[in-house]
Amino acid sequence: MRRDVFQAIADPTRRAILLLIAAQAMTPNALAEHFDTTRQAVSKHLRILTECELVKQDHNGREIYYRLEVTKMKEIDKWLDQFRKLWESRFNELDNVLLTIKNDKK
Amino acid sequence: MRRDVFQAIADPTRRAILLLIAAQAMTPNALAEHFDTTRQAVSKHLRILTECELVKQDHNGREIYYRLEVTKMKEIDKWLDQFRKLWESRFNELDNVLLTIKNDKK
DNA sequence: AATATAAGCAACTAATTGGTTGCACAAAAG
DNA sequence: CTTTTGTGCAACCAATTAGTTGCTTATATT
Repeated sequence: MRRDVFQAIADPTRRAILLLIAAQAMTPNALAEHFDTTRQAVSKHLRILTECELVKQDHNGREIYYRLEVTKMKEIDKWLDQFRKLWESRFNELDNVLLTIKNDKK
Repeated sequence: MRRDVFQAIADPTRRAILLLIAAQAMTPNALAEHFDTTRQAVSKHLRILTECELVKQDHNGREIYYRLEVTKMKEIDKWLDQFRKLWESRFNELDNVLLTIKNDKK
């Protein structure tokens, strides 16, 4: 099972779920009300999000509250870090041109 | 065609391509050498990356150099911004507990 | 104890995905 | 002008995905 964070956030419904529970932990039923699908479909998304540890469960009787696991979200941020220097540099465009020219000479 | 940035970076090969061309613009052939697949497969990935505007082409004779479009990468960063405040706050964990309790009372 | 509610799991299905091979076309090299 | 090289595109295929319906289990409610 290839459950990585990037594959998890690829689905728009899952991104919406993450946003919702970021504001407030919710049960599958409560979440399902926000979408045009069945509760089972939402449940499946939650399973995927749980498997890659983007969300955690808080059991409360027969209800299960899903909450965002912020730590895992940082993983995406960490990946972005590799590119961040590129857009923080105002010479970004120029760099690319120079690299292309250099490559041409070979 | 549902070509959004998140779906594009879901594939590990595409993420690797982005990293490679971030360092230096490259042709499909040059890129394919880095992977265990055919040139056509890489070409397909490049098409997807082009469609969602994560990469741009620089034509040079019959060669096509693909370079990273940093602007589009910022879109992911912008999405992350919605969550960033959560992990920048040291009270994050506590917040979630309080929100859950609040929800219980209803 | 009987019923209603919350949630997970399994089987099935349609659509999408990542890969392949084969072909077409344009530009460079002989 | 013919051949080689770089690339894109289409057709096909196996695997995965997102969704469905139906069932089971566990906790509340009456």
